[in-house]
Amino acid sequence: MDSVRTRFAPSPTGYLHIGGAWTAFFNWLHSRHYGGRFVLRVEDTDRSRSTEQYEAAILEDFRWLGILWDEGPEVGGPYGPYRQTERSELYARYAGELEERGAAYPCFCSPEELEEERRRASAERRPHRYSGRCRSLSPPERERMEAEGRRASLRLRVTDLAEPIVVSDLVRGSVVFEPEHLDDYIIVRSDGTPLYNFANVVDDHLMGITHVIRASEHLPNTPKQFVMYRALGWTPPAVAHLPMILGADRKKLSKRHGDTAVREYRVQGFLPEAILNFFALMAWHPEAEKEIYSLDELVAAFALEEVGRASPVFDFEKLTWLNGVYMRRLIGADIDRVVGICAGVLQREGLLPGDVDAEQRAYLKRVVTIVAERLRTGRDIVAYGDFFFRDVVFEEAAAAKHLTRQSAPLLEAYAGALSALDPFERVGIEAALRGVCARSGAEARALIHPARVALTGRTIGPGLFELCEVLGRERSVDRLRRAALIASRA
RNA sequence: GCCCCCAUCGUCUAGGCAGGCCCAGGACACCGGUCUUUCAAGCCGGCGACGCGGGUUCGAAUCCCGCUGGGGGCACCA
Repeated sequence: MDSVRTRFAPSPTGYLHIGGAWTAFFNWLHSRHYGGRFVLRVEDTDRSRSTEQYEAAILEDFRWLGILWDEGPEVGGPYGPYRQTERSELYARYAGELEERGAAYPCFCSPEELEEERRRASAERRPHRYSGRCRSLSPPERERMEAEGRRASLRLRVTDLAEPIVVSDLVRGSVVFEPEHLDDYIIVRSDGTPLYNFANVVDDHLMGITHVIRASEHLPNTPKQFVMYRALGWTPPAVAHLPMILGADRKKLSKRHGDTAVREYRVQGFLPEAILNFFALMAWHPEAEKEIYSLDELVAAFALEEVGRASPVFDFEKLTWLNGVYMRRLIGADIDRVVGICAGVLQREGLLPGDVDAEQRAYLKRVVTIVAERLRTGRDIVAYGDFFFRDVVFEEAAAAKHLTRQSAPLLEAYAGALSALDPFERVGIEAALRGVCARSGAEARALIHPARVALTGRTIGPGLFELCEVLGRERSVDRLRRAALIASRA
């Protein structure tokens, strides 16, 4: 049996989208499961919307996710080039062949005329199909059109079809399309550039793609493409249409649903391994009562037949939870990676300079060490540890509740005790607090809570004594005194 | 308007192809409790679903039909 070859074919008109990444991942899993190859192909035939910047960004995002391609841009391969704008001769050759055989014909209708046809059909509540006006133009008629300066597009002749097109979809089963609903569609623009349904077929065939795994929005394209395969005398690949990922309103996931670019998740401090694990839980679930999977497990378990047909709603909360699971695992395994992620977040927030020196790096690492177990995403470092990197900003409710007049002398006494403490370490910091409370007959909590607010501005955060140690004597004492002053005026 | 797809807790899903092991299992979220200097994590417990109607069958979440609901597509975009 021929080796499995799958592909993902993004068009560089925006950043890599969650839905695209998910689709690509399933392609990748399928190829890996069978020891095949995964190809990346850039579909940039729409020159007006494609940019090199987006292409570069997409490749970068794939690399970040760890979805690496065996063939494609930047890595090459035996079936290149892998960018459609560099494959023009190929399309021209097959378009010419189709036209020569009469399987395709030039159409002189202008976009405006076609738009008018569609508008009328819509007004008369008829299905929108091409009228077939240029279908049987005689050679003299064609010459006349050309003399008028009209530039022809090329249409595939599909209306002759008698039997239905049956698509055997690996996830959906058999889907039947009746020929009367198909029409002659344009395969080459009047400027000579190929359209999706044409270039896609030519490339998939020439690149030896065995399995086309894509989103179900493409299902209606499949019969058109099957007609193309037939016209070219080629055997179509196996196809599988994945469901579409939906937003909370059950509409196709898009920008209006919030963060849909993979890049956004990177910026927020998500882990690629968590995202990939999460991907495996949409329209699939390898084992009934297990949520966490290694990549190897996913590769071993992947089976297109097990993929669901219903469209999942993107569950951001669950992704966040999963990321937290991976984050906590990382603390023991590779704390420096967590530090790096937090550094990125803090820099974007302007809490850390762009160039971090050795001393700042060491400090950051101590901070991360004591807050890490609370981080679900890198972004959480801001909520739990911003006060390490800037002056305290008091939360109004927290200050009102804990910086009371009774707490003022305790805070003041604690500041005094800490200023004399040496070494300035956790154990001594705690003992000092308990000592202050014992001497004034107060319970420890009567000082612990105000002290937390004094040092962090909030009621939540890492352990008080650890954070105090990391903050250092000077800042801790200053903050306690300042809070004592505020409390005394309460 | 036409074509196509889909349908289990609020959400992601297991189960459906081989009907009884499912008065439906797990996870997220939520709500209690526990631990605790706070939060988080952990642990214990709770809430919560087979869209509706017909069939087939001794028996249906599972098979069939209809309905309803949702989604996608109908470009010289991909």
